[in-house]
Amino acid sequence: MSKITINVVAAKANVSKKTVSRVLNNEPNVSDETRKKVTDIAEDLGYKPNPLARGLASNQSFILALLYDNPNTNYINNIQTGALKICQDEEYHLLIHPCKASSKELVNNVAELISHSRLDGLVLTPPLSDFPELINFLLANKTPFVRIGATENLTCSSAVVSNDEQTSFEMTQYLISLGHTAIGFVKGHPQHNSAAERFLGFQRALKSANIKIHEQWVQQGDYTFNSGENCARQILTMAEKPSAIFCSNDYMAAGVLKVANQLEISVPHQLSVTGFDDAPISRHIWPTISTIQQPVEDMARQATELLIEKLKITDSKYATLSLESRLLKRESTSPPFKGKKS
Amino acid sequence: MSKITINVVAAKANVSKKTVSRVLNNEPNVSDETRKKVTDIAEDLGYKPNPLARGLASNQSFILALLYDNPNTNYINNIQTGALKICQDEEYHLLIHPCKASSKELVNNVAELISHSRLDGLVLTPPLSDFPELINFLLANKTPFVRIGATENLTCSSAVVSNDEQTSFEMTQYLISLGHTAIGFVKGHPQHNSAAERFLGFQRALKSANIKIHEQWVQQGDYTFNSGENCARQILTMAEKPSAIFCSNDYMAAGVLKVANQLEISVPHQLSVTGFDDAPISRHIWPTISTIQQPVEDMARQATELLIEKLKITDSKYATLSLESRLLKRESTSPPFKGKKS
DNA sequence: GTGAAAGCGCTAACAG
DNA sequence: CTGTTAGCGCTTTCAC
Repeated sequence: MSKITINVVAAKANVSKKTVSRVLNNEPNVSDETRKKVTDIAEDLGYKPNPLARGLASNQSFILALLYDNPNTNYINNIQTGALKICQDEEYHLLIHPCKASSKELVNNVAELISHSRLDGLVLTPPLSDFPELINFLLANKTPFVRIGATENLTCSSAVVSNDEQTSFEMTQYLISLGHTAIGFVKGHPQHNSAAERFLGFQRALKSANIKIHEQWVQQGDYTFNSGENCARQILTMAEKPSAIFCSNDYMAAGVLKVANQLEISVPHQLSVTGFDDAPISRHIWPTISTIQQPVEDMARQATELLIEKLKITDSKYATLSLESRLLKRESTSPPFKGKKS
Repeated sequence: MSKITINVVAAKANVSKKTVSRVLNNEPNVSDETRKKVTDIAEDLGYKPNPLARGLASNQSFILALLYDNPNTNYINNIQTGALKICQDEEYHLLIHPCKASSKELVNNVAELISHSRLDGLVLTPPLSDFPELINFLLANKTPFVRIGATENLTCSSAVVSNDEQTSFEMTQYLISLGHTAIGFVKGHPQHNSAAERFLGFQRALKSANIKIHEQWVQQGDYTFNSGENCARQILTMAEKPSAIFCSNDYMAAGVLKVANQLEISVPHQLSVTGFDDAPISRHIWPTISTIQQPVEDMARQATELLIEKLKITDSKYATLSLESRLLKRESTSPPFKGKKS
């Protein structure tokens, strides 16, 4: 039976339970000899400290929560996987907590979660990473947290970011290098700061190549497939069309592809399309979509690591880690087509 | 500060803490008057029972885990959402635990999880729901669990199932009703019992319509997009081709669509294609895929409910709930084309 | 270096 | 219907 408590380990080892506790928690002031003896006996007995008792006594729960409001299940899955890996290593529990950024109740809802679950810390994902009300509440409440993909206020917590502006700049440069000058843009969800960043990078690349933005070719999407379709219908039914469309994510790019197909505009011959995120659909659809791959799982891993570190060492400094993305050139991009459809 | 413990509630209410405890847990033997007084005061103070203390004292953790080994992130997301809803209502925590069904370590890994996290119960999803080693271990270990989409041994635990055999039968009937008699089939992952069920329903429908199965048109996939492509390449390069292909899920159907496009076989004019699961890609790809929609979130909700019920009432009976699926007719299916391509 | 005592916040098992 | 006494398994505090 799993009635192996610290007491039985202590008894078998002929030491006090405090000593066992010290060994378990890697505290100093235990002789190497004692430490080894206790370790061995604990191992032998298959002793597992009871997290509840531990938590009750030390006023911790060893529970973290992952907050998200994101319909991109693939992204969330990667985030979860990354966070989970560290949690398992560090013997933390991870609670997942989908929530609604648009809800007025968001802060209350999170407050409720924190107090009910006695959370030790939070991992925030976009767009929650940049929600002032939430951030301010957590700061005021002194709840430790770490942010993934944050763009603002980078000194108030640890964060792991991906520099979408720069990546977007490079993607745009790639299109320009192919020879495109008439480039449309489908914006992402206005609540996501990544959407703004991606647009900024796009603008900067055009400017530095001395290409003027054609405002009508810039449409507001919201990261969904449907919004991609709608924007594409706007752009591709104009008399003057761009030769390329930069979409702020792959779902929207897929929507653009669908509309292009309906309008019998051949991709990439008559129209180049790019996405962002390397979602599965970018590989499954045809033509496959040129896109940006971000180390999402890694970002979550490192973020969670930063959080736990902060939990262990209260006075550690906040860190901001920036991870590199990769440009994946696939079938949806080519030099612009001159002349008639072949 | 959240130093509001049961003691302060008891003091304010002028009762013993045991009475407060009784009220909190809805135990009998408290006068309505006392109950109301305690409830009000607790509310006033914003008192939240400490789950750790509660767990330690009552030898429960109020933690459930959701086990899965499934690359379909949309499915997993729905399952999570459903399970989470009940957990929040019932004040349970939900741990997510991706694992590898193929690993020899699976049982050890789960055993480790159970003992480390002091789990109260488990929610199993396919293909884990039908893993004898795992089931036997949990049974032997007396760990409560519930299964989603189980097909075997339905009396050893509660389960929520979806009768894929029947649904698959109906989908096949639909194809037959359109006039198809030359129907191919792409099987799902051999480790998933759903794959076998879906094939059985297909076979039964053909048999009852007196249509012989053309063995070469039956290919073994594994629920991935790539496997769909491979199977399609087999089937669609034969001299004699079917006029319809039933794919055991939407990803494989999407793969088939891609290959059909490459081979310039027009869907649905020259080939009807059906999927299963109503994955997002079935709506995003063109033509949109006729498929089966299962109430996945609901299944998870009800399963979790059954588990928690069992936890509360130890001697409650095991239940098996069967939920209905829906056939969604979309663009990828039509009567078979007679004559030349238009 | 080690241990004894106290207590985290709650529920169990009884007694009244 | 209500209260008392223990004690869950661990960490904390402080003494040795």
